[in-house]
Amino acid sequence: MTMVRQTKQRAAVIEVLQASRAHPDAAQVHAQVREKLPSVSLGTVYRALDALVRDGMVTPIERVGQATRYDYRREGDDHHHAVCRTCGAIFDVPVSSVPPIPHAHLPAGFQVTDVRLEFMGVCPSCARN
Amino acid sequence: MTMVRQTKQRAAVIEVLQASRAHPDAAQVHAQVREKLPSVSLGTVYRALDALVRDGMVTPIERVGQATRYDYRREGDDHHHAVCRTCGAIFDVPVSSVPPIPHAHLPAGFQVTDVRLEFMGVCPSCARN
DNA sequence: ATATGTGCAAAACTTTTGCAATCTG
DNA sequence: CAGATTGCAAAAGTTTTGCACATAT
Repeated sequence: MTMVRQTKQRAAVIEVLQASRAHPDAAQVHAQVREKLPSVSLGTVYRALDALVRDGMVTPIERVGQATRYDYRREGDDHHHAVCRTCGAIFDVPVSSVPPIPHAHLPAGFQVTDVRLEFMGVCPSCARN
Repeated sequence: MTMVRQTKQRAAVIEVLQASRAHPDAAQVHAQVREKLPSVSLGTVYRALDALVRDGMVTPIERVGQATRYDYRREGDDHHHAVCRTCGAIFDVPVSSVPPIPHAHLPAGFQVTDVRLEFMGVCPSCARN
């Protein structure tokens, strides 16, 4: 059995993610973590994030040519995203505001683990400029 | 006014995308383009793909730590995707098989240009192994 | 003509990894 | 202790860019 250990580095990564609603990327998490634990390396942050994604505690949000951003999944706060193509801002959209999406017409035998819904567009602030 | 020119390189990129249902990445498009036009560079392929994405003729599909893949949007073949986390295969899911998704509860003034829906999971072939 | 597009190669980034040293359970 | 984890630095991989030359309009 693989054993997962609790380390201060991982605790710090989780703490940073929990404290932020900005969907930070790995470098931003790293910077924040370093404020508490200056010696933590970026590699360690990546390894911690990978583990959290694997555990389902965090969801990655990808965009072309940009660093992956990480979304902490809070209990009872399941949500989708609205992504601004201009400034990159990511807004949460509660799942409760979208009708349930049936898994119909998928390839036979395809096992869904996660449904990602993203509204791509232009945020109010960017639309104004 | 900026003028967009038609070149054989871009025509070849479009041709490759139209001919494929495999959602190729930039390197794969490049390889295919080179079969016809051996001198085309990878940089040119990236520039062509960027332009097509900007025009809305192609949709990028991102995955953590993997190359962006490109989806040619055929007239009357609007679709979402089912992505296998294990082998990376991407399956098309017709939009007609999913109920319309209301743009409710988005940030006030957010202008939606595109709705992306991805079913993440394990494909039948990978589930078997 | 002239501004856009191309090829090449180098640079910029993001993410992953090998390894010796350190920790956790 | 044994094995998981870390820091460091190098490597791998993807995407972007500067520049001189070619080309579409």
